[in-house]
Amino acid sequence: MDRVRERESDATGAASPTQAAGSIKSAERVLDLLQLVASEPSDSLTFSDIRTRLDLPKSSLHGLLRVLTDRGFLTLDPENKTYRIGVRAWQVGQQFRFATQLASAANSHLSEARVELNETFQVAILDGVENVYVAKEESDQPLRLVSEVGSRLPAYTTGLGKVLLAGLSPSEVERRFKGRRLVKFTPSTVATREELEQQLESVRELGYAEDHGEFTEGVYCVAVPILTSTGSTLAAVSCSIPSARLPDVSSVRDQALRVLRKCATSISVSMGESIDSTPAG
Amino acid sequence: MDRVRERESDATGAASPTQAAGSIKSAERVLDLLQLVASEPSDSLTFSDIRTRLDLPKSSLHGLLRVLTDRGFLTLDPENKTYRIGVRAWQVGQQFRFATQLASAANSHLSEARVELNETFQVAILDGVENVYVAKEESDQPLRLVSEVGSRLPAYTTGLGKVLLAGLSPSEVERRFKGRRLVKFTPSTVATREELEQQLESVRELGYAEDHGEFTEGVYCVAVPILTSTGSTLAAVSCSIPSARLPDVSSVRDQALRVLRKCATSISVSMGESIDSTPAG
DNA sequence: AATTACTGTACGCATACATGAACACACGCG
DNA sequence: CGCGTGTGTTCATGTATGCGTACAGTAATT
Repeated sequence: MDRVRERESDATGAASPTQAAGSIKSAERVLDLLQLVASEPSDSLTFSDIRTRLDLPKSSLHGLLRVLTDRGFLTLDPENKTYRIGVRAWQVGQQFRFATQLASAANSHLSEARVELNETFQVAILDGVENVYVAKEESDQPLRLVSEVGSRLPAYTTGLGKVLLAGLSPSEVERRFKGRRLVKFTPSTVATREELEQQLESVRELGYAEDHGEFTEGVYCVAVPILTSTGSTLAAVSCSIPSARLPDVSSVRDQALRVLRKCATSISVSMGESIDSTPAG
Repeated sequence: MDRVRERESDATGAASPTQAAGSIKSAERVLDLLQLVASEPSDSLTFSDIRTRLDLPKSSLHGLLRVLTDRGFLTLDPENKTYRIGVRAWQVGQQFRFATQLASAANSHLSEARVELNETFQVAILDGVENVYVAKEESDQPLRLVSEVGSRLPAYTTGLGKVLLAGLSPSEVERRFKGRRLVKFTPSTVATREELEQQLESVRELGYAEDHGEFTEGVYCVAVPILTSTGSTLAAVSCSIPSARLPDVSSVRDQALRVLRKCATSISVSMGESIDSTPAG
C-alpha cells in the first residue's frame, strides 16, 4: 500500500524553495499532521517519527500537537507515546454525507452480493484522478483481497477507477490527467494516455471495466457503475478475484457481472432521494 | 439539536481576552472551520455566514478556506456558494478505528434488534462528559426518535450516557464533572452532582440505565453497556421509545432489556479481537 | 548508578503572517 | 441602467508566531 505517495505532488511544477503563495504555514501543517497520522497504522507514530516525516522543528511541532490533542482531533496513547486520530476528526468526517450515505446504502447489498459469489466486493467514488474506497465486503476465503475503507488508488490502475473515469467526458478526463505521468505498477498497467482513453471508450460501450492485475499482480477485477436516475455515475462496485481461482475468465466474469449489476441498481435505489451532489473535484 | 453549544467552553475559567497561551491561531482556526462546517446542515454555510459565526477578518478567512478547499478537506459548492466537508476530512476520520469498527460490528446486530422490537436503537461511546453516537437503527414507525451518527449529547441527560458514565469510577466521574454546571434541559433532567452519582451507583448495580425524557421530552430510553471480555465498558446500546407508545413502562422495559442485552453481547463478541483502546479522555 | 534516547518545556529574536482598507467582480433587483 | 449585496483580490504594516538553543523530566539500558 505504500507504493503510492499519499500527498499527490503539485501539478504546478514550480516548487518554490520558500513557500507556495497564499498558503498558511500552520494551517497546512495541521492538515499534514492529520493526514500523516491517518495514513499510518495505529500504533506506529511517535513524536519523533512525526518530526522526521514532516521535517518540522521540535518546538513548532509541540505546539501543533498540543492544539490537535487538546481539541480531540488527535489523541496521545500514554502507553507507547503514539498519536492517533481522535473522536473529533471522526465526527467532522462523518459529515461528508456522500460517503456515509453511500456506505450505509451499500453495506447490506454488498453482503447479499457476497452470498451469491464469495469474493471481495468494493464500492468506491472518484476524487480527482484517484478512486477512494467507501465500503467493502470481503470474501471469507483464505486467499482474498483485503482492502481498507478510506484508502485511495490511482483510478487508471483499477477496474473500479476505470468505470469512474468512464463516467466523465473525454475532455474532462483529459483535463484531470493533464501533466500527470502514468506510473506503471505492474507489467499490465495502462501505459499511455491514448491507451487509457481507448479503454475508457470501450468501458462506456460495454458498461463495465476489468483489470488484470494492473495495480496488484494476481488479482482480477470487474466493476460496474452505480448510476443516478439521470444516468450520471455516482460511484462504482467491483468484484476482485485472485487469478489463482480463475481458470476460465469469461464464465466467472459473466457471473460476477450479473451479481454486480443487481447490486449496483439496488444501491442506486437505496440512495434514492438522498442524492445531493457528485463527489469532489 | 442546537440546545447544546458545540464547543464545550474551557474548563480553565481564565478566559484571557487576548489568547490562550500555547495556542496557534491559524491551527485553531482550521479546526474551528472544520467543526463549524461539520455542525451545520449541508447547504447552509456561505462565506459570510462563516465570517460572522467565527468573527474572522475577511482576508484571513479567505486564506484559510483556500488551504482547506485546495487540500480537499472542504469543498465549495459552486451552485449556491456553500461550503461542505470534503473527502479528505472523511478519509482522515475513517482512521478513528474505534468508531468505525464499533459501527460495523454494531450495524447488523442493531437491525436484528429492531426486528424483535420496532423502536430506535443507538450505539454511543463516551468522550469526556458527552456521549457520541456511533451507529443507529431507526424504527420505521411514523412517530420515532431520529438522530444523527456523529452527534453528541451531555452524558448525564441520556440513558446511554449514564451507562457510559457508570462504567467509570466515581472519582473519575468526579474529575470529569469538576467545575461543570448541570444544565436542566427538561423538568426531569438530573439536577445535581449528588443525584447523578446516586443514579450511577444504581446503574452499576442493575446493569442498565433509563431516562424519562431528560433531554428530549416525551422519549423514554433504556440502555445497557457493551463490555469487553475484561468487563470494562466499551460503549453502550440503547432503545428509545416515544412515551406515547408506553402504556406500561415495566413490561416494555423488560422486553427492551432482553433485546438490548442480547444485542450488546453480540456486538461485544463481534468486536472480539479488534479491541484497541478506550475512547478518548 | 550512570548512560543514552526520547519527550516535553522555556525563552528571546527575526520572520512571516494576520489584519484592515480599498479595489474588482459577479449577481439579482428595482 | 444603477444599485446593493456577497464574494474574491491586492497590498502595506505591526505583531504574533515559528524557530533555535538550551534545559528538565522520564524510561529503558548498561
